[in-house]
Amino acid sequence: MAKAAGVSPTTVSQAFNGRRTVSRQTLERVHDVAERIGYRPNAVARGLRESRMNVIALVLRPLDTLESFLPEGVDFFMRFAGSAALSAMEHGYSLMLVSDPTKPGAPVSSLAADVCIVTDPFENDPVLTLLKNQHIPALTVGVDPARPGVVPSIDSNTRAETFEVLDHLESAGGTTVGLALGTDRNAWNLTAKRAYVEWCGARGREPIIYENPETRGEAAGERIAAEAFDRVDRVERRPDAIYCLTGRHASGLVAAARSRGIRVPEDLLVAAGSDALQNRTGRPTVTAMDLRPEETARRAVELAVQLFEGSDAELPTSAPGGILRVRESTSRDPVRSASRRRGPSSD
Amino acid sequence: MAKAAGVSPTTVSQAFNGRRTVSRQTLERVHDVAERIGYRPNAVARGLRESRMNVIALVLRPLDTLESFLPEGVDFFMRFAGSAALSAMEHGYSLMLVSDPTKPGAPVSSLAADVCIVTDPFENDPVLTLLKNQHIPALTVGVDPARPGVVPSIDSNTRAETFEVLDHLESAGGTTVGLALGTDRNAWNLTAKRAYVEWCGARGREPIIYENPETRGEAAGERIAAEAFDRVDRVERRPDAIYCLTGRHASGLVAAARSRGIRVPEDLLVAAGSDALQNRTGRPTVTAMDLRPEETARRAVELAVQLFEGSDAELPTSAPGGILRVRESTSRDPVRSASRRRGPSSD
DNA sequence: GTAGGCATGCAATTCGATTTGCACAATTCG
DNA sequence: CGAATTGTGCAAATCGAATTGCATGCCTAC
Repeated sequence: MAKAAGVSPTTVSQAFNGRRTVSRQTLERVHDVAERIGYRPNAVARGLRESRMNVIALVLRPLDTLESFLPEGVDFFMRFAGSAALSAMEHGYSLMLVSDPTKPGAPVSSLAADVCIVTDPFENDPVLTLLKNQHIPALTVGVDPARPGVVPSIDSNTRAETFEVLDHLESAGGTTVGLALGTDRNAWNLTAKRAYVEWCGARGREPIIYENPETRGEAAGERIAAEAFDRVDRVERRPDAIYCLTGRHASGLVAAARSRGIRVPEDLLVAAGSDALQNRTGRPTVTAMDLRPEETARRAVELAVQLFEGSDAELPTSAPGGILRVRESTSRDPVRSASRRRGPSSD
Repeated sequence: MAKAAGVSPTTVSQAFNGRRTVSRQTLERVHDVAERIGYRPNAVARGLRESRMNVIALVLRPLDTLESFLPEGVDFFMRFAGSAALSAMEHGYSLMLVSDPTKPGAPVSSLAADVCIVTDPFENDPVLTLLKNQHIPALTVGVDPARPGVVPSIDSNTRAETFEVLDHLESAGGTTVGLALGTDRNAWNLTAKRAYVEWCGARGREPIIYENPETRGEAAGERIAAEAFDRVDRVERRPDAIYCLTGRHASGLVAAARSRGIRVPEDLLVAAGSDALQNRTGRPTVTAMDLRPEETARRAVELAVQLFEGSDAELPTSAPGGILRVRESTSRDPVRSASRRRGPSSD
């Protein structure tokens, strides 16, 4: 392109990349012409030649299973993606949001990245297998439950966080604590379930588990309530506290309990494993684990860059610890609960 | 790649793309081998040849001016980006979040997309000029104030929405209505300002405008309050209602007013032009214009795809109308306000 | 005065897939 | 039986930039 304007064909390349010496005069002219006609090297051609696009791909695994996009409910992933994009830019990369590349109709661009971040991989995730075959470096956020170590990963602290929430429910007055989770076989569900069973075992209690497909969304709350409170044959196993992994299950459950005359938090304590919008805005507000997606994303991007560029700095390989946001749904203490509900007229 | 495994060099291409007839036998073998070794055409090579990557770039213009990423305050853009990503996937594209390609250190990948969406362009936005020079089709969300029509765009309905908010403040009891906005010279600020001045003119009132750099974030609320309420020389121009374009200004202002003993909504009505998290969760909750970023993003992606693929269907060229979410900050009516504040114990 | 060293620019190759043009075979028709 | 048609596969060119090898010219040194 600039060769037509200037006089040299490949000297242009040298003028920019400076692998070899170019006379000052030539260099100046090349730069002048480039500036004048607004020359930019073709990113795709360069990418082909150099085998580097400066692109980080992000596969949001759980979104694949959600048929339609429910933005109010996927708080975590939007915060994650936004922070990842900013971090990528800081490192000189663009962030590309791609769909599951193993799906039949997936665009080829899904594999056009230098390195790929996969959040919440499934058990034996085929995406990881595909990426490995294509020799695209990959890392996961949350480990593949069946194959820890296939690729580097940022370990979510699901186990520890599960204990923290369960302990909190217990100390808030819960004696029969149930667990509600999704059916996707990913690290998030599987690890939490295992931790919960262990926690129950240590206390000599029988686990009470409610499983609902992720796709069901808030409607799952109704199912949970029905199973927990409508069946007379299980009255002795009726929970007085339920830990819902997803925020949407939690808010659905609160509504379903309410419609049955079950008060939260008086009759039922509810906590969520991921802090979503509804938890902060609903009535009552719902106690939730803030997983700090922004910081997690930042670490994932740094690891991705390292993986691709091959630096050898020591990087964190686990997510930052979650922070439990205690709200009204687990606060039976009338004083605190009242002060939290005070209106704007108080100064 | 598959040529080594099979027996043909370019027959592979034909077997997949079917431009020409291939014997069934050969076709089967090619497919078998491809399946076995997990062959995928190289996206970059194909992209170079075909001049199409199946990638849509998204430049979030306002993010460039924000030094650090403040996720709690950029609600709009994350919702926009998330929805755009999903829509892109539905059309067989990936969405790439890129930084301002005119910046010196910008990665080449910023220009590797087929088409580019620019949100809230600045006046005479250099990004649009660059894209035009590079012959990358582009569209904007919100029009370049100085050059309407340089590229196709999804028109934000800022003018109409500004009137709606101002009318609402007036009918809620505001008599002296001020406007707080940012200093970026983009369509959002400029259009709202013009509409506000016009609105005041129709009522024979003098405009009261507070301008603060976007980067200042919630701290801007303190500046607004200082200017509005601390200066004794302006006591006759003291506003009893302020329309803050950004949600962060609004929540900052509410806090700053409160610290001065000014009650919201009793002494001061506050509304925000973009619905952010803080508006829904703060005390009091803040009336805000929900700009429906998800639907806007969907339309932008559809227009982008059309622009690139050259179909000729008629598409909407304006954003869906915003919805005014009336909340406590503009509700002086004690009945409504009380019912909104009722706690969870009511059934 | 010639050999060696350095500066400088160009031609040709490479990246991997797609596409065009061409060659060879088999089949059909006059 | 020769010619036209169709089926089938390969060689070569293409996309745009980067890199390697080679050639030229100029200068210094022995």
